[in-house]
Amino acid sequence: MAQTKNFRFEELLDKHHLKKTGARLRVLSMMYSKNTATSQPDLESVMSDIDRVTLYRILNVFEEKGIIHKVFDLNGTANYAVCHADCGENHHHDEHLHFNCTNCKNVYCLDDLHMPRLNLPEGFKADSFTLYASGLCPKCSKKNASSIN
Amino acid sequence: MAQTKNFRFEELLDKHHLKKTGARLRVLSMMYSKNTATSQPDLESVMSDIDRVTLYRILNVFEEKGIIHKVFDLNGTANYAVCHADCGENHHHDEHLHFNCTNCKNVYCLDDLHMPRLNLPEGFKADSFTLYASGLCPKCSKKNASSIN
DNA sequence: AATGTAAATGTAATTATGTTGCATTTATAA
DNA sequence: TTATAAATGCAACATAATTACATTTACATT
Repeated sequence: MAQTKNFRFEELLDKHHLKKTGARLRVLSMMYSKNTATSQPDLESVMSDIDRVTLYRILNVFEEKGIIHKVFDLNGTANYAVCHADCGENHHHDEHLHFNCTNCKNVYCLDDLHMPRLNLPEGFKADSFTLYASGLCPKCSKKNASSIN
Repeated sequence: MAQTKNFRFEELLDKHHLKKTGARLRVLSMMYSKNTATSQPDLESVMSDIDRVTLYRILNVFEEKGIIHKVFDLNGTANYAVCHADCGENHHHDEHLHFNCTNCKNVYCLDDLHMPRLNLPEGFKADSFTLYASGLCPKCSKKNASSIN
């Protein structure tokens, strides 16, 4: 039930020495309730009573603490998603596939799909990889199959 | 020599039925002279005599025609690079590695490094992939090795 | 329970980024 | 040479993000 879930988020904030404010809890519960990333514009319109600047600051600390990670979609728009992997303070393990649906514009973080090792040209020293793909997500590819608009 | 190179760019514009204007030729010669992508802010400051709007429009037609492609760096900033592969009108083959150096901020398009095939979860239908990596480029990793700042 | 304080939020202003409409100029085909 | 479609410049607008500072609030400590 709702209390249990909220308690979980309060614990999370505690763990990172962040104060448990209404705005932060709402952002957390929104992001954890979806299996897709949340775009900055979306977040703003849903949480329109919270000041834009406050939202930016919440997103920034959450990112610093390793609670969420930022990913840019095909249009360069910032999207935020919860980190499922072992992301720590200023240390993101964001090495999964970001799938951008060209129809519904949703960004999916496919965590189970890990990066294959590949050898870079001489001299390049990579410390992180991210893979992007675009196309149709399950919902939209099903929709298109039945009725080609 | 310069004339020969310029002729090459004029040919390119001709091929795509674009008028040979000074601004376009300058953008082309700048982008072709580098092995890294050019950020939108960089382009603006170098070509400060050309109107911002004109630059946006030049970049857009070049992208539509498949002459250049757009890539967002780690900060979500737009970067543009010439297409070496077989990009056609509204049809980009951008499936190579984009390496973002965390030190000099340069974005390298490593064309020779192609995407490994990978199987997506049920339902996802991808039509394009892009791989991002961040770390140190050859120049910066050499620099860091000699003098750790 | 009251309260002091650092942390968090709100407000206003500023900068960067990108777009649109329209007037003017220019490359080029005829 | 000239007509004209394309390209550019200019002004205004829209959105995204940051900074400085005033106000409020969570919460540790008494």
